[in-house]
Amino acid sequence: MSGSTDGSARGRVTLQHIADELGVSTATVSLSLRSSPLVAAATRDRVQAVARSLGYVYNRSAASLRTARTNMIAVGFNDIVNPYFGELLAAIEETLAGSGHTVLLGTYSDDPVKQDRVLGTLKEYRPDGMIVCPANGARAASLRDVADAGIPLVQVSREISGVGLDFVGSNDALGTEAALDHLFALGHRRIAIIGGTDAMSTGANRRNAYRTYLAAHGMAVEAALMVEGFGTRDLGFAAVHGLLDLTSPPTAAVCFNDLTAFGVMLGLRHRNREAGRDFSVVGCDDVKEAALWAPGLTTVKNHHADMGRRACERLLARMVNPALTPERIVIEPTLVVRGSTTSVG
Amino acid sequence: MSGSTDGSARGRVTLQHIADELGVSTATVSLSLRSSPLVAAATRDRVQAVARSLGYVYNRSAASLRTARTNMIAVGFNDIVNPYFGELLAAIEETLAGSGHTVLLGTYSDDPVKQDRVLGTLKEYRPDGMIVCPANGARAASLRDVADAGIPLVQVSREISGVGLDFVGSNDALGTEAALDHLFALGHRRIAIIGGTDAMSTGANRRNAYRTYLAAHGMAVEAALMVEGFGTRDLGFAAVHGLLDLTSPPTAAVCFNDLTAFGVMLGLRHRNREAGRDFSVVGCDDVKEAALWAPGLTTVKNHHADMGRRACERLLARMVNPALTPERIVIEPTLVVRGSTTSVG
DNA sequence: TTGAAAGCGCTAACAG
DNA sequence: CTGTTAGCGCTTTCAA
Repeated sequence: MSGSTDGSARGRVTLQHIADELGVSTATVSLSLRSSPLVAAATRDRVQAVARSLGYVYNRSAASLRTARTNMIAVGFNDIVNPYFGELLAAIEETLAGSGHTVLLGTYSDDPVKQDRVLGTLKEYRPDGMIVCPANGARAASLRDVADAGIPLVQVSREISGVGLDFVGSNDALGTEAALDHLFALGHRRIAIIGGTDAMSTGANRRNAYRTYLAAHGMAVEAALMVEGFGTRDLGFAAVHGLLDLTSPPTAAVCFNDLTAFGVMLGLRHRNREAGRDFSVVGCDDVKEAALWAPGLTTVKNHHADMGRRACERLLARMVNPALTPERIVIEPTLVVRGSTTSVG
Repeated sequence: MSGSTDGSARGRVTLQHIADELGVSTATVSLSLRSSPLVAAATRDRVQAVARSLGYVYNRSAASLRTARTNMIAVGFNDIVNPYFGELLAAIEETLAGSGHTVLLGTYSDDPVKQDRVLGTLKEYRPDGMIVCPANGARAASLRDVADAGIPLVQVSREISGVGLDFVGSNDALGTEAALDHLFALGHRRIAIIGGTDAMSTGANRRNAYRTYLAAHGMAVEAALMVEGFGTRDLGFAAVHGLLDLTSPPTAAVCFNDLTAFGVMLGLRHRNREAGRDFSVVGCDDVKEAALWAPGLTTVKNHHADMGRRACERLLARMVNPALTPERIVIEPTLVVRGSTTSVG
């Protein structure tokens, strides 16, 4: 090809060019390209044909300026390497694709300052809505800023208390209770809780549920058995060592998430102990890998794909009707028992 | 607060409002907000203060229309649940955040038709650049369409042969050879290859390297030992059964990726065999979980975080200078030996 | 150092 | 059924 059309087509074909080519107005072109019934079928076809031949590419920025809609949904997460969030993001992206929305992604590694910066940037793209999992220690004002700028927002997985915004997540306390019930029934009376902090809803909810449960079942709540921190493999790995070194070590642990539980299982092996034989460990999330480890990980299933879907649905509903009263949509978790838990030796 | 400013601030504050408030022009406001040296410091400060108090939010769509830059980079992947791509995406997102770019995400599940649709949509957002891992069976025209629309594009991980666009990926053949060398040295003479298709570069490269290696080392290339398919756990799991049922079953397998290898290890266990004892398995990618399985997975490390970073760097370079000659940036993989391989029994 | 004016590419009244 | 016109919010000459 001598590239004659290509040359002019380098991302620079506009409605005007098509209009000129056909001797019609840009309005007609605009309507034709969207297959509006207002325009004659013959005209529509001619316009579409010329658009194609000219290599026309619709310019959403321009349209957005006019319509005040971008068809983008911003997603703010701490971390997408954690498969829990990876899978959650995948569910969201897929659901939104179904309604013609594209995901704009930002991450902030559980750093509230970075979160504010990232959300601020995302906001400037004027997404039609935003799905956010708040950072550890994030303040209500950070999310309110977004909502006050007129962007529908739903919190997913974690929430900021009193922020007055939609939330779709899991019943953390119930999950922790189910895990503790399971261990209690297996005879465990010294149970650690590893991971989570009181500065994120999921951490606070689970740690409080733990405290309450222990008290209600006549077990003392010992600081040494409550290992605070982010839900990483490293935390789990390191925590095991400390716990096993206690004068009176625990026989089981509930973990903030599956990643932490995997770290615990590795730490155990490192000390010549095996989960499900010498020690019981319960995870949380039920990521794909949980079923596949040896032994399989007993874990609290958060139904996170469902959570992602429901967050999208809620957001779309709020986009249609911004006056909706904020709602807390809480999904019941399920305990999945596998090989990593056993009766106390 | 009685919300008087909030009411008008609902995402509707523009430069004009700030200008009116101060009796200056929008030009001055625009310059002030970007801290241009052209404007007096005192003016600048007053403008910025008013902008803040009015709850002004910069409108990137409007700016983009004017500047023809969006500061968005589109990323097109098949699947982000596979931790390999999740980690790759994380590396890309992080790198781009450093240069002030935000990621626009699209996925297409290895479906070339869906890929075309998704890339078409992404294109309309006029991202400043695009990073794409082509779908299985994707044609050159799909990516050329994007590039011809004037959007700088780099292929990552997989490439379409002859498309004449940048590519950042791994030396697939070398990785496969390293895996086979390792198995050969352990005495294996019947080696399967599981996963990958000839319709994606990574699959074709590895399968060809396998064919060549076997021929060069006096082993017959048997169709039954070459299990074609996408790199899923399910494929690995299913393939093992078929392979073990052969009259003369293999003693080892190289897998398309770690996920497939995990599936193989599970399938083995299902047949009362253990990887690293009764059968040897080599993965590819070295995702985080690979080191943590029991036994640890011997795998070909693709350095995918590095790959993501380099893809971004190449893209940024091309954005600065679109005339750059397309380049193939090939990263040397490393074999990581762990417990899933052993000498032939 | 600041303002006026034009225009990026599109859509939405409104008129015809 | 199609054209005219105005304008979304910003940046960028060019003048003053």
